[in-house]
Order: sequence, then C-alpha cells, then structure tokens
Amino acid sequence: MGADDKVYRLLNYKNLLNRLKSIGFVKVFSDNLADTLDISPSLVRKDFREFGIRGAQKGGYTIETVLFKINEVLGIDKKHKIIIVGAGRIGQALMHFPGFRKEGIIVSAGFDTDPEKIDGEAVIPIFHIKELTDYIKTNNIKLAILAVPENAAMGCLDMMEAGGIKGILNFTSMNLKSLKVAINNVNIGNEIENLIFTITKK
Amino acid sequence: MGADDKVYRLLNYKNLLNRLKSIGFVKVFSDNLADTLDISPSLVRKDFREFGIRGAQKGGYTIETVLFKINEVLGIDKKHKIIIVGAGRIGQALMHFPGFRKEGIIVSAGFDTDPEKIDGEAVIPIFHIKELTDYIKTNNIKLAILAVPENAAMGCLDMMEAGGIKGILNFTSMNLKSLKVAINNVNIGNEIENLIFTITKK
DNA sequence: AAAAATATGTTATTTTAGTAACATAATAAT
DNA sequence: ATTATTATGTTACTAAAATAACATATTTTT
Repeated sequence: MGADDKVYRLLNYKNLLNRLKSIGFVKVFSDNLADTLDISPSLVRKDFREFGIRGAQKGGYTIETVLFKINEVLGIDKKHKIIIVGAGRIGQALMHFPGFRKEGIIVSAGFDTDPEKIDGEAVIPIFHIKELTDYIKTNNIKLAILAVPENAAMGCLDMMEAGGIKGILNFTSMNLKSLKVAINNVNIGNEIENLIFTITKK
Repeated sequence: MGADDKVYRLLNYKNLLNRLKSIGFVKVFSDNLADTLDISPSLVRKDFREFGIRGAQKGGYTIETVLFKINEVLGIDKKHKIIIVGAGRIGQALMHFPGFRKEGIIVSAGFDTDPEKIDGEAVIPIFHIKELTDYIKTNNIKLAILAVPENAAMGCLDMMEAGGIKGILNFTSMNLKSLKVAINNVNIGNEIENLIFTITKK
C-alpha cells in the first residue's frame, strides 16, 4: 500500500476541498485539511509541494488552484468508459451508481450469462459474457468492474485480459492477481470482519 | 492504516487458508502464503508468532490450527447482527450479499424513508428511518451498513450514535468521522479514480 | 515604518513496517 | 547412527513514511 496511500490521500484532499468550495470557502490552510483528515499539517504541505502546489507564505492555499492541480495529477479531467461484468444485485446497483457521473465515468455496458438479463437495447445494454473479450477490443475499453459469483471470477479475468483491459475493480471475494492488469480488490466481507475486530478488541 | 493493515493481512491469510483447505491441503509453509500474498515469508512468520500461532520446525503450519487461532483473534466465531440503513440499489444488494451468511453475519433489518419500500413483514423487514434509533437500542445492534444518499449521511450517523451503535461500514461518498463509533469508509468513486490513476500514470 | 504574528517551505528526526539473515530444531537421507 | 537438509522462530537491519522543528516570507498591527 505504499504509493497507493498517497493517491488515496490526494482523493481525500480533493473531496474535502470540493465540499469546502461548495460552501463558499476560497482559501484553506494545511491545518484545516490535517485536522479533518487526521494527518499532520506538515504532511499536507509535503504532499502539495511534491505535486507542485504552492501556497502563499501566510495566506494558505487557494482551493481552486489546488483542485486544478490535483485533477491534473490524477488525470480525472477526461471521460472514462467502464464496463460492469456481472449484472446481479451488486452489478446492477453499480450501473446506476450516482457518484460516477460527476467523475466523468460512463458505464458503457454490462455483461451476464443469464438470458433474462440480456438486453442489447437498454440504455446501458447488457450482453452475454461470451461477447466480453470482443466488446473490450472493439470499443477499446480500459476499465471494468467485476461483480460475478466467486467461482466465475477467474474465468472473467481471463476473458478481460484477452481483450486487453487495463484495470479492474474487483467486488468478488476472490482475491485476484494479474501481471497484465491493475486490480483493486474491494472485499466487503473483509471490511465487515475488520469492523467486528475493531469494535470487539479495541 | 497502521494496525488495520495487520488485520487485513490476517483476513487474507484466513481466506487463502480456507481455499487451500477446501482443495485438500493440510499443512502450509510460510513461503506458500508469502508468494500468494506478495509479502515476505518472514512477515508471515512474524504475524503468526504475534498471534501465538506456532508451527513445526520443519513441517510448516497446520492449516486447521492456524484458522482456529485466526478466528479466535478476529472474534468471528460468533454470530453478529447487522442493519442496513438505506434500501436503495446498493443497500438492497447488500441485504442479500452472499458472503455474509458464511461469516455468521445476519442482516436483521433495513431502513429507508420511502414508504414504497417499507415492509415490516418481509424476511428482512424494512422500517422507516425514524425508527432507527429505537430499533438499535431495543435490539442491541452493534453494526450497521450505511448506504444512503450523501446528503442524508450525517443525519443517519447522528441517529445511529444516539442508538449506541458501535461500528459502521460507510458506502456513502461522504467521509464520515466519529469519536463514538468506529467507521470504515468504502468509497467506490475513490477506488475507480485510484484505478484510473494507476493505469494512466504507471 | 517597525515590530509582531502567522502560515508556508524545507530539513531533521522519529516511528513504524517490512525484509534479510541466521541460529535452532526437526526431519530425511546416507 | 551420522550427516545433510530444510523450515521455523527470532534478532538485526533497512527502507520509507509521517511528524516535528525551524527558518523564511508575508501580512497585519501599532
């Protein structure tokens, strides 16, 4: 979790600054961000310096400037297409996830094996999984969310790799690894168990 | 993420060992676990020692013993009730999350403001949010999943605190903090953006 | 205009997490 | 039986991440 941690921290800055901006703030101090995010002010300043964000010796940082720079660093200023593999409950919920639109993320299609769910004419079309590899190739898809049953996870990974996908957000409880594809695992069961540990042991 | 990291690592051991067990493995070496989880063998041994798990000088570790100990440490050997606040797409998906049953996690109720969704007679009953605080108190609920729209998150947190909840898994994009309650944030938008960063910059 | 105050930019220090190394004990081979 | 092998248990080391400290620049106050 080394370099990744810094990215998550940048995203935290971004979310917080957007919130501050929306309530009328224009400038912000490293202390403000540090308090809210439970880190030290020097870490905030260090992060900002690393990404070329400069403030005024007394007046703090201009929110607009920081946001612009963070978006530049993160590369979130453009649109990104994503597909969702598995149109079960979680897959379908993610198809309509409200957070995606504001981030410029467009769900371009879903995939499933169940004939009942397949509908190529829907607003977000759902195709059969056997078309997965081809779809990725012809539409030049880089990102996927994987939300299939655990035992189907590896097979889907193979198909996606064959199509040349670049990143997968894996909601399966199967801890996937790949040399070709960047995979982020979101293990809901683990999150709950971690929470149980926290409330019982600490 | 200090002490938490170790817990996640324990959960990884657990998941992997369960998988190995299911295919007939009886013993395992620190090297096996290390390779699969991308850590060093000495870290595996260090973790195990810390939790009082001992192996045989040559024969490695007995999977059954390790699993027993890990479950003991994590406290996952008993049943845990959980409520789900917000019966939108994500909330409803999580109500039927297949991973919960095998972990001994029981979804005891859902909560929403939409009268259409309220149904106290369903297998997993859904009540109005105004009953949230009382329900937590009378049923002695310790855990909740929060899956409401962003602007409702803080209000729900207040109600849950008032009821005396101990841990919240927060699927809202609102980064919540509390002195009374342990909160784990699962920010799907951040996970996607992290992935975009990874595939574009690295 | 000078002094005081304050928040940044940067360096030094501390802390923590993970790896490497090795001695020990148990097993297997000769 | 004796030697070689091998994987653990533990200590020493390394790397890196976060904090603390401080000098500098800017602003505000008197």
